[in-house]
Amino acid sequence: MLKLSRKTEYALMALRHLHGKTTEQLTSSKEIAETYRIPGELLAKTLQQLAREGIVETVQGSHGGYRLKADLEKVCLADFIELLEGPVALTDCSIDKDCDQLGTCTIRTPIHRINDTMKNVFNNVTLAEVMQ
Amino acid sequence: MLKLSRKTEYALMALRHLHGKTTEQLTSSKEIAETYRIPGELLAKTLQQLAREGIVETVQGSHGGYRLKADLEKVCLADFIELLEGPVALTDCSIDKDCDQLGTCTIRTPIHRINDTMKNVFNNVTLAEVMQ
DNA sequence: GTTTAATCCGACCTTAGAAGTCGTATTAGT
DNA sequence: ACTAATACGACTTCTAAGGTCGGATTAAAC
Repeated sequence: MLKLSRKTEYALMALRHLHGKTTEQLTSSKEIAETYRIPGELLAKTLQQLAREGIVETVQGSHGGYRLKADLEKVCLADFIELLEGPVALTDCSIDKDCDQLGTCTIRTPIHRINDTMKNVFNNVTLAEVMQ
Repeated sequence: MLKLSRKTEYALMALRHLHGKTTEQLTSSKEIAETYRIPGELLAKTLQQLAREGIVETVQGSHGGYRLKADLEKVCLADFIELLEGPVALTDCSIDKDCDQLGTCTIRTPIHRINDTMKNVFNNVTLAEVMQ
């Protein structure tokens, strides 16, 4: 439980791969997929998503590929996960959604407290640190 | 993402409910389910599981029900979640460590570090604190 | 200008696990 | 005996994750 999705794992591995190259150098989605035995299509879509969000940069056409764009020191893991998976929260009511227990729930306050603590863990880790 | 299962949420609400009663007093699964609009059968099974694990105590037969058994100061949230949902870990390789990327994975070490930090959050919260 | 190798992207399929339901047995107080 | 509770396995339903496919676009190389 409380697992990261594979998409996030793959994304981190891809970033780590790009991180090992020069800022100019391009890497194809295929190269990464084969290196780590990741399903190619899935990784491709994930990289496209990261491109849309400005984490990586994309060059189309033959000999195209991806390279890092964002400064990994400045992106925290919490934002990265949220960008790929949506809000990080222990419960739906930590976001905004109402639940059937709205009126009667007795554990909301303590759960929110723990939720904040947990989010802080992810807020205080930068992607750069995950690359180490 | 990183959500608790409903089962865990229901279990916490149930504990909170029992926590408000005297140590002798019994409460039926039905009473709890109706109070918080939780699916009865599901809660019942969850309480049975908690009984097997020694968190609550059970009395069968007419006018039976559940009451607290464990000292909530002495059970941490991590153990509680694991007892209901299985191991708490950001990735599978934090547990049994067999994944397709075994040989090639480059993010295992940093992920394990973060995993430990996260688990500490849950290790350092007792159920008693969640009841407040 | 055709071929080739890459990104792009939506639509679809598959599967696993969560969530919930049902039926039946057992237990014990009245 | 009747009733109201737990006990528990088997089953169904639903959802989201994970993965696949097909076709479009882009640009370098030949």
